[in-house]
Amino acid sequence: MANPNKDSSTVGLSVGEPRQVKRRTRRPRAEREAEILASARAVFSERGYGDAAVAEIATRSGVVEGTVYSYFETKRALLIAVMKLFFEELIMDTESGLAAVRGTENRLRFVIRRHLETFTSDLGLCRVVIREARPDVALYDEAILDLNRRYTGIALRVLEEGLAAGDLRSDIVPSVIRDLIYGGIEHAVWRFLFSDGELEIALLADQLADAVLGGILTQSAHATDTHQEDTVRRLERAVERLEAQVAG
Amino acid sequence: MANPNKDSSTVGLSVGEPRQVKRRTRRPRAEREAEILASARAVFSERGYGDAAVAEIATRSGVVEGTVYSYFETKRALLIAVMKLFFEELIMDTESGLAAVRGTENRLRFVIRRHLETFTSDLGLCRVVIREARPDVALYDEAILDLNRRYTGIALRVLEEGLAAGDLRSDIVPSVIRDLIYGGIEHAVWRFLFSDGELEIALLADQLADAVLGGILTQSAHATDTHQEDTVRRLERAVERLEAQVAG
DNA sequence: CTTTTTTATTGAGTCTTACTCAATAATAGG
DNA sequence: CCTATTATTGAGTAAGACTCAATAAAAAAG
Repeated sequence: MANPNKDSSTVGLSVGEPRQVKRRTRRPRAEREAEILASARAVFSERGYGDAAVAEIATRSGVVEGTVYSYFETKRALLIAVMKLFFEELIMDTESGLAAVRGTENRLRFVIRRHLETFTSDLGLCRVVIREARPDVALYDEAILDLNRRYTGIALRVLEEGLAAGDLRSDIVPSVIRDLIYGGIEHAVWRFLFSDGELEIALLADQLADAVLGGILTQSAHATDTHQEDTVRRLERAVERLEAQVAG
Repeated sequence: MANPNKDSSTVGLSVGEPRQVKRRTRRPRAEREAEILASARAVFSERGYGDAAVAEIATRSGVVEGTVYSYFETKRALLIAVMKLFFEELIMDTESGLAAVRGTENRLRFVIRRHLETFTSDLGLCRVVIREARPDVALYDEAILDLNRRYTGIALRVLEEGLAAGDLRSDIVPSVIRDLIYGGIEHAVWRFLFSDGELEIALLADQLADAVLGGILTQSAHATDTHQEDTVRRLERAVERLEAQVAG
């Protein structure tokens, strides 16, 4: 609070030594933590988890490596904290946007598009999340698992509601569809990363949504428009009766 | 050739020292390379790439760390070699199985199921592949990229053929569908890894295939209206007949 | 069979990086 | 203004990837 941004300068101690100075700045815990978190996010995003040096995160926050460890137990704990922030933001954002959209189909299209946008706009961090959020089945990363669950739970709820409303085929399994959606987006984005083509978010979102919603078979007749089929058949029968009468 | 498997034993040098012996075994390059590769595959599979120590791989192959580096430039090169073998096997296997299946729908179902089987039967290695096959856009891992492309190319070809044969809706984008399939499987498997439920491969394969093939909307109206078009036309024809009769 | 050449194998050593800890100094409380 | 607290430091440890000059097993030459 006193002097937040007085950067490194020299403090002449009575001793005449040319000793490079040690000016420490002591800051409110919350502020320093936020700074470290921000640096960590940047470094993880740029270099990936493995190649991110804690020393660099420290330097960028204007502290020394040891300091970082007084705020976060391990490098991994730091990563988890970064992810937590990221997901919290993302969940809030997606949910508030979704609240304004009506109809199962529109809501699904919204979720797909929104996820694609996030993915491409914060690619570096997304890459880290995806890479690191699936470690060994070791449970120490339950934190990440839970965040992921909460986030993908958004689409899951939309699917379940759509199912209840009768907008979706009654034989689908919501969690499987959710996996298709998020997994499909992930793969599609990666493909674009390596091909040199431009990533048209809106187009890709539509293509993915079309496929998931409508299927890919030419006659997705299956159980789909059974109802439609029935009604037409009734009409046909009516006409047939008419024909019979006229003929007779 | 002379004495391949004479294991470590003592060789009394004229000197009376109790020095622990150094018995080296020199083996044909190909054999030793295969041994190292096998150990590497095991260790990567058990520990993941990051936690796999080259020293352990060496020990399991009965050599010292430096030896590994005389066969493979880097740890990463070793990983790539392991993956290469894995993919080569997988591609051969999948393609030969696929050759016996007819019809776009069946062929797609086969690919999905086959991939799911691989995934669950060699989970450790698959985890590593997925984690490591997407590093920075750095091209030094072009090798892996290419392997992946070749493998997922199998499904892509099935989709393209189906499109050409008119079995699939003409407005789908094969590469997007491929991403849905592989991405969806990946996510679905992961979910099972963390939930304690049993993974029913056949069931999951069907659920995924049903969703991709048939879509999820109750009235998959969209391009499905080709079918609707047909039915309406039937009605029109019926009415036309009637009109003709009445007129006549 | 003996000597020479080749090269696979070794193990000691370097370097980087996550993580620890006792010492230090900036701040808060009295 | 002095004292107690604790944030911050920087030197140090440990583990693991990677190097390299020396060594000895095998092959080639005599």
